[in-house]
Amino acid sequence: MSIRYGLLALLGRDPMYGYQLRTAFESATGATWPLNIGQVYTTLQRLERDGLVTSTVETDGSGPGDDRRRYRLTDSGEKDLDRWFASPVVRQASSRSELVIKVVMASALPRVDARAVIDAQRAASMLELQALTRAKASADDLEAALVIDSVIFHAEAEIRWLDHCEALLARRPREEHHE
Amino acid sequence: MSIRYGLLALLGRDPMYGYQLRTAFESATGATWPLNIGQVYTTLQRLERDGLVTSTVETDGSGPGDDRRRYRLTDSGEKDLDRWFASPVVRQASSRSELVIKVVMASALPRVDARAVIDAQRAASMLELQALTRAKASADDLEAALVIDSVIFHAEAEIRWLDHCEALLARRPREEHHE
DNA sequence: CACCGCATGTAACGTGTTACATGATTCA
DNA sequence: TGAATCATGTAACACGTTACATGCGGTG
Repeated sequence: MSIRYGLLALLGRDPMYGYQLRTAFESATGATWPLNIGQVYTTLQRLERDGLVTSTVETDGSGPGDDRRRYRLTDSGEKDLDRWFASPVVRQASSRSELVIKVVMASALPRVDARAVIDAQRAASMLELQALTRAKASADDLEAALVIDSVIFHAEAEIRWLDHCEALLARRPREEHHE
Repeated sequence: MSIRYGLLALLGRDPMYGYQLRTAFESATGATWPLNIGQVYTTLQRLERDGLVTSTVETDGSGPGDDRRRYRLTDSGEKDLDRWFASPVVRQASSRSELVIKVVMASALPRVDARAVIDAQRAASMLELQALTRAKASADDLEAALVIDSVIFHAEAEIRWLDHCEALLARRPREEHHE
């Protein structure tokens, strides 16, 4: 869903072709989230199938990568885009956190040391946080910085949650491990 | 990946059949993340194909849902599970946040009011936070509470990020909207 | 009898990933 | 000449969702 509407939004600014869309997407998000070019094309095919964009082939014999297919929004696509902007993003059930599952399962399995799992994750997350801080320093525009900030905020939330887990699990009596 | 290893971990406690696994998974995560039963079976098929579990059919003529297929970990599956617990979860590029993309795209599109997008999302997220707080009060065990806490922490991070965005975007000069 | 719970699956589809394949041009 | 960039795609696969289908047994 994110790519679909991301591409739609970019096309709302300017008609573009697939290859340009990848560049534009990565530039808009400050290269924090690389975008696979194959997915751009398949997503564009679906968008065209659904009537949200149309494409025209432009074969002017100038430069490399000649046969370009330029995509533009349809009226229906514009409406859909506006609806997307107007509606809030819902946290999906599909966004089950692998970390949360890991910690919960670790705390329920006697043979696994939940404390070690939490400590290992915190170490990794703190390293990631340092890398993010460095990346943010070299972000060259506001949007790029905002994307990195979002990842930072969630990494911090993750670390706080790990601390929280460790505190609560340490306080738990030994017998509860099985049930 | 989360379901795959979630099921593997549950099988690490006890051999079980598919239907039981769903119940056990939802119970372990406090019903915060409902699990589709169809996915359980397809995931089990893949796990068996990959040699991480084996299954035996048990057709004792007792009760409803007779022909049960009980899954248990193989040695290979146990090793894989231990590896999973020992290695930290990495934040994937695939976890592009739809919200972040929406806000960034809104701030880059002149015809969209980024402020309105942010405000709408914050209102929705705060409502969700209230619902989560209520849900947490009725969580009946520690693991269930931890799962909800994780969602709460991330919802709070999201709201903080929205505030952060609004502050930075308000400060930005008008001309930057196009480039 | 009709519905619910137990138990197993399949099919179709959307989204995302990696990898492969094609062709032209530009630059070292 | 060979590698990088521009430009387009396809194929295979993993994971997730919804919906459909089957069959038994107990309960209202």
